[in-house]
Amino acid sequence: MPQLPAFDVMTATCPSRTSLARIANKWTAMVVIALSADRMRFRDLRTTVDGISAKVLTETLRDLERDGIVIRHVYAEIPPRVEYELTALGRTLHAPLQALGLWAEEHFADVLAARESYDARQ
Amino acid sequence: MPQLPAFDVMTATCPSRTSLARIANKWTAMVVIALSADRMRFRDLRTTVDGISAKVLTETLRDLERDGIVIRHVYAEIPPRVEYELTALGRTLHAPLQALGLWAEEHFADVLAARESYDARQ
DNA sequence: GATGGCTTGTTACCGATGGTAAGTGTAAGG
DNA sequence: CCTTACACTTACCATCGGTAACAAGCCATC
Repeated sequence: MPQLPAFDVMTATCPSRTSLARIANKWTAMVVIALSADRMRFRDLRTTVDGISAKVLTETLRDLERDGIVIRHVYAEIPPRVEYELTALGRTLHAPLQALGLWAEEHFADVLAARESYDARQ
Repeated sequence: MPQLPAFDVMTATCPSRTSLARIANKWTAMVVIALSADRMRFRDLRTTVDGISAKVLTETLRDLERDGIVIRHVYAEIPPRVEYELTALGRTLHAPLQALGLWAEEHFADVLAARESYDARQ
């Protein structure tokens, strides 16, 4: 009953690969994880996604908006207020990206140990 | 009973973020997905992960080896034979990355529609 | 009325990364 | 002795990620 995937990311010319390239990205992952809790304004995203620059956050959000993963709510106020929210499509992305983030947190000790061992061998 | 994560990828200085940066990458995702089926030699990986260059594949595999996700088996033969295999740690990465690939394949039609709608608005 | 602050960006710039194309080394086969 | 096979290297260029400074518009303060 689940439709078979009509696309194959392993094929270079398959358009689904452009989609994979966008979501397989650390900034995308962190922004989507942050927004899955609640809609947020630009400034709050900058503090939640620690270390992201205004430029990169703007670009990431524009790309996610273009791909239908995020909606942008602009309020005509002074100072300006812009809120970002996951779409229904964006919410389907939460579980996979959250899993990636959790993997990084849970397995980093192993990764670190492997790195030290590797570097010692070289 | 599950240990609480001692690391937080949302913190810029947290070392787990370097780990997230590595796995949240399209080439990493495709190589791990390819290797999850079976161990493979370099040349077969190049054809399975369609479109990857020798240089990028070499770098990706070196990084994955350093992080303990892949093991490299070198056979002293002519012409050379090198096989790559997921470690136990690498196999724990399969499910999250496979989920990402499936998302890209299953939702690309939505992404494409959103893109066309966005571009028409601008 | 000039100054500075608030917020959401934009611009200029530069170093790092991703990507292509060609070359390297070794030994068997013709 | 020239080609082929394989797993890389190297040189080189384009694109991306990242920093720092500035723009716009109104308010409050000095």
